[in-house]
Amino acid sequence: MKENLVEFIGAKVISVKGNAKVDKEVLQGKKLDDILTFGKQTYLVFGSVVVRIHLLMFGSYSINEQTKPDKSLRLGLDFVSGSIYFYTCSVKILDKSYLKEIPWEADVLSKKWSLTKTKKKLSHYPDEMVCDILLNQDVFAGVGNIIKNEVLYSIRVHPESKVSNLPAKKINELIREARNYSFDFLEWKRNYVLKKHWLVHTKSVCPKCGEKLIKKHTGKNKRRSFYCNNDQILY
DNA sequence: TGCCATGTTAAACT
DNA sequence: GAGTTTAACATGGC
Repeated sequence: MKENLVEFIGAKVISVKGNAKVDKEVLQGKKLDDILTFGKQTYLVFGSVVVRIHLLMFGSYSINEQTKPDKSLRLGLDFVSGSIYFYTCSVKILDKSYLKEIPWEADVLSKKWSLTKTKKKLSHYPDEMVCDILLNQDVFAGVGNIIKNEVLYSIRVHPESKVSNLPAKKINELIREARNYSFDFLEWKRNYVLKKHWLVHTKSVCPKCGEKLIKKHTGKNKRRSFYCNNDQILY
């Protein structure tokens, strides 16, 4: 999304629309200075005011939409050069100082990402299941349920394994693969070929051994896990 | 046609 | 007050 919105950096907002229950009128007349991302959040920086967008499960956006937006429009920003419309998403207006509090190094796609810092964070959650820790946005910002399932299959770890039971080598693998797979995910997403690369997510048969995959709602938030009892070890 | 899910927050419960 | 459950958001695949 950021890659598609950067063309608006430097442009001034001429009108604001949408049903977002925020004080969105403050954006009127402001210039889009920058676009930042942290995990699944996108920050549009307008001087001292920042708009945070999260597309949740099925949010969407469009650029330079020709048809008139309907009442489902959450936030619409019109610029002289074109427009950005967001649908079915979370919108929050923040002060720019908020950006200083963001732990950028937790973002799996960030240049500031740190293996050491992530390892240190993991040590604070010894009793958590790995399926929960991968979805924890303070630790692995940007990782979601699909990436969780694929990473655990790739490193052959059962989703219900306890963090403190993982050997040090596996912890390293977990952290590295979370980042590594996320870059693959982004590239596949860019090319609209994401789904065909899934090995276990929503699948029923293990591509390695041919055994039936387990589908189970695991962890604190009972998110879907797809895994192979043969190929993934429960630590 | 109905269910459910790539996610998160906040209200409503216990 | 802490922890847990539910609702809300409202699209699209199966």
